[in-house]
Amino acid sequence: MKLSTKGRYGVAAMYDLALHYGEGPISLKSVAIRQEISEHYLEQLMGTLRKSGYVKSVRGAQGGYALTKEPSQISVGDIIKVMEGPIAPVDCLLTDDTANAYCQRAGDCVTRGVWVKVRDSINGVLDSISLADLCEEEKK
Amino acid sequence: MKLSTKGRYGVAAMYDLALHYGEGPISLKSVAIRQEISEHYLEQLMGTLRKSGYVKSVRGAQGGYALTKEPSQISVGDIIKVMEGPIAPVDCLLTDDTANAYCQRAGDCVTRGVWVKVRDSINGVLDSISLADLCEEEKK
DNA sequence: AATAAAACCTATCGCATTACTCGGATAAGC
DNA sequence: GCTTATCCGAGTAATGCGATAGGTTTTATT
Repeated sequence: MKLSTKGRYGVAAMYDLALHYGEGPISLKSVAIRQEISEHYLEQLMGTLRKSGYVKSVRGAQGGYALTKEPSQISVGDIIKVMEGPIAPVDCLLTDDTANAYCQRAGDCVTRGVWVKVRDSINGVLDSISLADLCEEEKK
Repeated sequence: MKLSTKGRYGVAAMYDLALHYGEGPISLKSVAIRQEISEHYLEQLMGTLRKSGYVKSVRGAQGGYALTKEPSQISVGDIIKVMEGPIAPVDCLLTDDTANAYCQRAGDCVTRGVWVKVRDSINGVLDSISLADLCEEEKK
């Protein structure tokens, strides 16, 4: 039950942008240095976030990235889902259908109920925390 | 955020033993067939569960495995932790210490708080469900 | 106009882990 | 002594992760 660095770095980078929200484009390089992430690797991650519409980019000198929405409107769950795909402790949860390709007896599978509860619990936590919440935390 | 098959198969096997609790040793082969798990692979998993004290084994013909405790006394969380190690969405949670080898700024790391909440949430769900609960579910 | 700073893009690659398989050794009931 | 089991250690194919490499385009600044 590990998060990959994609999710972790993604949240760290978005948190960094949230701290500088409203200051114009923030260069990827500065984010990489502050958050201690490989610059080239972070580039790929920012590409994913841009394609998903959470950040916009400005090319050329003095360019960089900025959030497309207010920090309060972006949750940690939004970021994790974009970076890692939907939360699903087991593959059989990837379709809503109880009868699916991953498990024939999904309908009457007892353990499936456990994974559903785990998934919902994780989503509940991740969706309830916004980037603005993290910025608030920082001030203390 | 995926569970490995170790955890999934481990829970499935233990649930199977719980269904047959009190019937004497259950052969690994029969568990493997019912739960659709590779017999040889399940063998390794049962070894882990045995060393952790959750099952006892009887060798030789008519041998097999049985739970060492009542199904109500073993939680899904117990099994997952033995099969997959402690729940820790990120490595920096592997030590309780806020100052640790994984992250220098653990003490004042904002995102760390998110992962702590996720971990606690997962543990809460897994620890609250016992094998007996799963058996109850089956009857419906 | 030249330069430098930045985003953008595609490919590759070592490494670790996962999910097994294989081949036996040991133990116990019949 | 045969069969049915658990026990044990090694090996292995496939996968994904976490980068690295090497470029191209775009744009502000000088």
